[in-house]
Amino acid sequence: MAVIDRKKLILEAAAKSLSLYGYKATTMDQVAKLANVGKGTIYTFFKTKEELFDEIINSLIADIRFEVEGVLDDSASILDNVNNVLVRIHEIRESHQLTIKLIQEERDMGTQTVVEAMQRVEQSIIQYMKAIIQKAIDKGEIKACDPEVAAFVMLKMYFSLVIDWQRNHPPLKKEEIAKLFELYLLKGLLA
Amino acid sequence: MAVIDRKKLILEAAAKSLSLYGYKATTMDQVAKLANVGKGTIYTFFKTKEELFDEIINSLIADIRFEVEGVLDDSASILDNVNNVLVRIHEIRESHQLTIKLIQEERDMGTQTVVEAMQRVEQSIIQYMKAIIQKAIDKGEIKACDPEVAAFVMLKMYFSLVIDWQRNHPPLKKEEIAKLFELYLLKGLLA
DNA sequence: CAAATGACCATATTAGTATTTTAGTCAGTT
DNA sequence: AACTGACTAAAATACTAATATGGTCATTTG
Repeated sequence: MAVIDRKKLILEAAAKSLSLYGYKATTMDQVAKLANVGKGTIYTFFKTKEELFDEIINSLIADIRFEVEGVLDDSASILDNVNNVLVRIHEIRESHQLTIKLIQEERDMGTQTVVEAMQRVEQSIIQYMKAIIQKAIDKGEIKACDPEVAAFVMLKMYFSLVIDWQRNHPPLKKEEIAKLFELYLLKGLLA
Repeated sequence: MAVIDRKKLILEAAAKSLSLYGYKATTMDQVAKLANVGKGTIYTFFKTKEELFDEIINSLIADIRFEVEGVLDDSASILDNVNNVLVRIHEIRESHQLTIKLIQEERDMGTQTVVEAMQRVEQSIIQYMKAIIQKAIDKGEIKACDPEVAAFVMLKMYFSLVIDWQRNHPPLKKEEIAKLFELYLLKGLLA
């Protein structure tokens, strides 16, 4: 179309700057310049810097959801589905430029807005997983349980294993983690 | 005895100061004054502030081990033992003045020395739990598995449930957490 | 005249620096 | 020989001047 979509330009510019510099180091002047737009224009679409940021996080959440849906397979077992979802999310965390930058900023500077945003992302991931688990319960594949707690436990356990474990040990291979999931969460330890 | 045990005085003073003010805000002058000792004397027993601190962390680790051994019961099930141990450790985290202060400093200021110390404490807890789990494996109570990974998973899961879960939900009761442990780790989710 | 702009402002952040504090030493005292 | 506390170099902090930033709004533009 002939009319330039300024809102889109702004969102793209902001996303780019956030990916490169993080939240704190992204200024509204910077975004305006990158988007070839007057700074005031940004404020016709977004009330504050935080609102602009939140909209980009919404896109990120949508992207992740899209990726997650891509690896879901209704005919696969719950173990495979959960595992594939978690592996995919972990891959995104490690390859997606924006995610990398935000995790870094959260860890190194503890920027409040970023901490909150990452918690929102985590919450949304738990919600997808909750739905997956609910389906498995409905199918009778696993026992009845609170699907949200189950999703929470799985996510925490997965990231403990791939991230925290490495602090003092050689990293676990993907298949090892899958085995551990099967043992601890599905089969149980009881002899 | 007639001769004053200056090393003990110093350790007590340092422990007190650490409990009250944390690592950063505890100064060697402060410790010397509290211990009624010249500052130089401290350095006849401890090479650096960090070495003094490390010795106090060693005591903390020993205290925790003592507490843990107090709740262990050879005739109880592995589930009960693990649960009791984790509950006891959590109680210590919430009631022991030094622990409270250090967790706070780790979270709020990220003092490097404190972060490392807390990791050492965590590692030592994992080691006790590893031994408990190994015993259960030997007794044939649970399946053969890497006891260190099992200990790690249990600790992470427990603290996720009592600490992280509360960020977005009402806290889980002790019995609920015990039930969750039983379900996820021992029985497994499989229908 | 609606949409867009950028100079402008109050506030927040940073850089630069003076001041204080602190870990660790060591000459002197007990 | 054991202990001390004044001392020092280095680090942390407090203070201040300079800059940068989020957000506004009178003016311009298409």
